[in-house]
Amino acid sequence: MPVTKSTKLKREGAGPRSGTRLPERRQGVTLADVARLAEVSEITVSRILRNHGPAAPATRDRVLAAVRETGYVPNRLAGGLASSGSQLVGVIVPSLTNIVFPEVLGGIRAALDGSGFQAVIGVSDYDLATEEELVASLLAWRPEAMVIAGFDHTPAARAMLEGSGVRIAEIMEIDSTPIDLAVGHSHVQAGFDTGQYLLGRGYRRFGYVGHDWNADRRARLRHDGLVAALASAGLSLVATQRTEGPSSVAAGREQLAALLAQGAKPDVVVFSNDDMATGGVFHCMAAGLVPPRDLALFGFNGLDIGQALPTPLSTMRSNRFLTGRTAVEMLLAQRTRPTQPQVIDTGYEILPGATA
Amino acid sequence: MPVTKSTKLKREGAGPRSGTRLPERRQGVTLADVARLAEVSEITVSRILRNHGPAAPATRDRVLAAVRETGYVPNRLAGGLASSGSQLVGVIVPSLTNIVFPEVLGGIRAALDGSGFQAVIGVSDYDLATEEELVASLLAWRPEAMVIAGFDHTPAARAMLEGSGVRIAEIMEIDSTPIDLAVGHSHVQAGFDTGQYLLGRGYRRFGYVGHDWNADRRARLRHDGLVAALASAGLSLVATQRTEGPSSVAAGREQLAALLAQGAKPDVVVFSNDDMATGGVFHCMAAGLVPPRDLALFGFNGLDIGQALPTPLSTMRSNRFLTGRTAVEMLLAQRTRPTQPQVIDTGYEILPGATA
DNA sequence: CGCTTCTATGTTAGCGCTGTCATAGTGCGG
DNA sequence: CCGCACTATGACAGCGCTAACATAGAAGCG
Repeated sequence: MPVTKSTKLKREGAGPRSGTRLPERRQGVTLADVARLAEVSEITVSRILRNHGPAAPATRDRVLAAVRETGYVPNRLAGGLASSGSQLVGVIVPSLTNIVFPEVLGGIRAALDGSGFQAVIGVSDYDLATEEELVASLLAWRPEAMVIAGFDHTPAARAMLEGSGVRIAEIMEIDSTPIDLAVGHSHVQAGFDTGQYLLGRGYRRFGYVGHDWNADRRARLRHDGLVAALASAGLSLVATQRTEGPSSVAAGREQLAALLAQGAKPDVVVFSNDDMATGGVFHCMAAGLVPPRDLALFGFNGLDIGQALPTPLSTMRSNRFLTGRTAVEMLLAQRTRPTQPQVIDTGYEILPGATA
Repeated sequence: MPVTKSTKLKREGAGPRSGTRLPERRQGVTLADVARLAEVSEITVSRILRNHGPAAPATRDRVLAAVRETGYVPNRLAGGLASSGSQLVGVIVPSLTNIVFPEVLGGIRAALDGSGFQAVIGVSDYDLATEEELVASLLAWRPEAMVIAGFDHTPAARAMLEGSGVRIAEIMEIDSTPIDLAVGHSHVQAGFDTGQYLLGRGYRRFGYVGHDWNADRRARLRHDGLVAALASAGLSLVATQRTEGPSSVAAGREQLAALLAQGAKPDVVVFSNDDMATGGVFHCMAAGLVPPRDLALFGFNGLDIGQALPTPLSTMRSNRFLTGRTAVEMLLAQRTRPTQPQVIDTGYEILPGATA
């Protein structure tokens, strides 16, 4: 005899649907369950939960009570599929341990706050192949927009980004032409301005301490800008020292020691960023050198740590939070790509500090 | 009379569905398009792309060529919905600017690497209401597992987590009973061991410099453990100073200055973490105090910055990367909750350093 | 009081994919 | 040369939700 079919056992409360099989089933409560309990149709529940379309107060209360009672959690996979809109923004950064990227994410989250959108973060580890995988992987979630650090992408990644049709912000630099939108500042100009500033303060024998250029292309741009400024004054770097690895306080400390061991006697050392420069300050402390008297030091980023040093670091502050926030605001303000790529300069400023 | 119903217009060809409206449509390429081009059925394409089930080499090549030609990007919303499996792991951390959390995420990503799973990160800003929203929001993506920092959740958040049926790892501490799995170390014990260690080195007049306890419950647990150790030796803190805000180098510097201004003459100051302690070191440098001769300092976390200081910081190293990795490995190894909550201790160790 | 205009709700048809079961084709031992 | 175990592929239904249209009442109005 056939199984009793009708009066589908009305799964009291929530709980796993008792199908033909094992009573255990991943997660059970669907819109239909809520609708049944509230004695309305599914679409009504859907509308009420999304504040979309009219609803009688009584119905609304009944539905919300049913939601609470069942512990219903909407399924965004289904919702996104049905409405072809994921309410997602994909974000790709090269690192989270370099504090500037969490700061950018802070700006992104600020812009997203209250918009109903959510950021999905991918970390490329400064590797373009990984970035390419992330682009594919994030695009598979059909984000409404993408934010990606830098202009350096594999051809395949670029093709996917362009072809996706979604709005793309390339952030942190503006020294190249973006696919759609660039938000950040010029690193070449920042390097140049650093050189000009230090030249203006009378320094002539410039040393440079940096980290991996392959990974951090922006550090290289700043270096190039610095060299250009020196060249325009008829000068060049008297000493250079670079680590193969990522930037860190420890690396900065070691590399400054190595640079000074070269014997070139610089009167100022420009570091690839504040982490490295902080390490430089530590080396000076340990070696009994007093900046800027014995040696001037200059960083980049304007991190809190540098400003909290006993002698605040002379550096250049970039606006990471603003960059992240602006990028997302622009993206959400207009959902289709502009005919011309846009560029927004979020600028930087010199923090005089006391080490240069 | 009833409305005409049948003869739904049957979208010929690929591309944007030629509905009544604008021909432009967000993104077009679907499995069906690829299948048509490769002259196979959709399911065959699906299987080949997922390496699932057999496939003739010739067919496979044809399909892959079609994928390349069309620039097809699978729609994971649809895939997840159809297979009821999102391949997602939800992660909730209180902050990304506190470097320990990116480090945990590094461990999580390491464990996820190659598994096909992807982490979706939520940041609660140390706010339980925000955390509750994030729990709902992430659960809506039907993750296969969740990782969440700490045991402190709103009742609603806890109910959602428990009711979701997915595996949950509560990480960074093990001083309470988890819903499912806890991975981390005891902060009470860590504080206690810190006290014992410093007592063993002869210190008797303990000061404490901390940050916001409401936000960072774990810092408080360490404090309590320290106080317990002191009590067991018949001692108590001679001075305490705490900032309302989050931990930072600058706050550590200010708060140590404030503590010393109290006049209680401690011989050692324990900080709530390495950031704060680094600030303490900076204050000492600026004030001409030489640790540990004039004042001993002790941190928590074992951050790189502390070890790169001219005088390496005496502190306790916790294993953030290991914690993240272990949590995810455990969750993926067994997809159903154990009958008994499990607890994994990832431990810590004293870094002697040179400031205490 | 017939007609329009709202408001509140329902019906229907998918979104793009995958699980399940069915169906051809292929080799192979007896 | 038949049945059996495979391999390769396809048809079909449906995941849980929402857009679009349909419908039913309640006003509003001259």
